[in-house]
Amino acid sequence: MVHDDSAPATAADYRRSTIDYRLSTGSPLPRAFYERPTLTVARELLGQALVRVLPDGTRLGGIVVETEAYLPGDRASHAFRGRTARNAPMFGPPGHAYVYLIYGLHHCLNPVTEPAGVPAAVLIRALEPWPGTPRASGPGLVCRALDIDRTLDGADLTGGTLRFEATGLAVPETAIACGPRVGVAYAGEWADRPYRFWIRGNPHVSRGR
DNA sequence: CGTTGGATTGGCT
DNA sequence: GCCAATCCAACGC
Repeated sequence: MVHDDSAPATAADYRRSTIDYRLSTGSPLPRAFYERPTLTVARELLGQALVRVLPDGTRLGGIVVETEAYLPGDRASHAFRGRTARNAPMFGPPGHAYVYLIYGLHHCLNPVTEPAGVPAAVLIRALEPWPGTPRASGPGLVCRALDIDRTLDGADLTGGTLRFEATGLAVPETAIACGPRVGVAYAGEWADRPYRFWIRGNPHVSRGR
């Protein structure tokens, strides 16, 4: 079931870039946040902050406005054919990063979810960037904007230079839209499942395809 | 060991 | 709307 982006938004606040960039508690989301069903994590990451601290202390980041869930047994998931060197982080403990290179030139960031041993993750598809952070609408752009590459593959997201932080932003159910994931047409019946989530009407959500 | 194509983007038609 | 860029895992021989 696909919710229509044009439906009346009860939360008009989300129709513009009105999210206060100061929203961020500075405290990383705990591992328990990630150790839950992936669809729940994908929805609840909306409205949280993704923070990247560069070696020189620069603090880049933004509010998560678009995600995709990749579930255990999911034919669209990199882990579908079993564990490999590339997808190993997906099989590891939750709250770590799975960062991979796509099309030879773009990186994609995925917080690992579910208990260790259960391969699943959430693709971060778009952020509403803080002032000073470049636009990040699209999974490759998120990584470019925050200088994320495979040196961060496997990184612990509950501390360190790459982390998600609580904002206290309560994104109401009515402000969340969902639909099929982008670029997974090869995944048979899994392709149509509404595992992509975004903040309804937010201008930083990627166009998708 | 060679081939194929992807959880993408941006520039050109 | 179409396509090149460019790496590497997966799969077939």
